[in-house]
Amino acid sequence: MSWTDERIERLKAMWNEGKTASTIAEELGGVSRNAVIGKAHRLGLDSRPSPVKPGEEKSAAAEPAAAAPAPAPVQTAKPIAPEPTRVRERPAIAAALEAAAPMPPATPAEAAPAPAAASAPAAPTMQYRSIGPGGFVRQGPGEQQAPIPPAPPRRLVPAKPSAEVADKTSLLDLNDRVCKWPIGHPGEPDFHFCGQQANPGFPYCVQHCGVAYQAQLPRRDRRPPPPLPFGGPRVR
DNA sequence: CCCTGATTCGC
DNA sequence: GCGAATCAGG
Repeated sequence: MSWTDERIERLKAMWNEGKTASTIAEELGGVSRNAVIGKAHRLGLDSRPSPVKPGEEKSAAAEPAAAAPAPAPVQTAKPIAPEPTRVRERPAIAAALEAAAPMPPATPAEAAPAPAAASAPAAPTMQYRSIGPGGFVRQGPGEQQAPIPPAPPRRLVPAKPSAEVADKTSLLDLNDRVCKWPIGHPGEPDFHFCGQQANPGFPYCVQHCGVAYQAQLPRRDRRPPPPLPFGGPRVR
């Protein structure tokens, strides 16, 4: 498996959400945890709180150190708060949410506001929304849907071009500017892709990014994932 | 043991 | 560039 642009974008998004390398590897499929970590580092993604201190190595590091005791002003920086569990959300986002400032759209230029017009019953009650790394609005915990949208192939017979699909976004219409969110199932006559303008840097439009990249819930509040309609992502 | 991410290094 | 092997902390 190679690192296509889309796979790299998915890696970035999941990494920024605090997913573990193992999880990311499993979701991407075809790569190991190590591959994910290696790629993340090569991409220059933010480091995570590592269990291994970069301070000293096992090798005695026979630092001469004799000269200049270097009264290093003892770095008191304690970057990682005593959070026993994993990082679930980026602190900046959490802080923003807690601040509860009405927060006008901080995103510059209101990326792709157009597609939102037709939908969104405009919740009358003020709600705090979690903003994803690409500026999309995450779904709240209450409205999260089971993460099963990309349906697996059901048959190998490709859909024949027909009037039904004439104006839909087909596989051949995909490029990095359109939303690749699948509608329906591969093989079915009306299977197509969302086709909206993609959120820059993501494979999906703003709406579908909100579905694809959801804030993680604490484990205990997490519903066990619904049974997958097929064997599951595990390749072994 | 399990998990985690970081680093190294041969390919 | 890639990722298995290895390391080390929790």
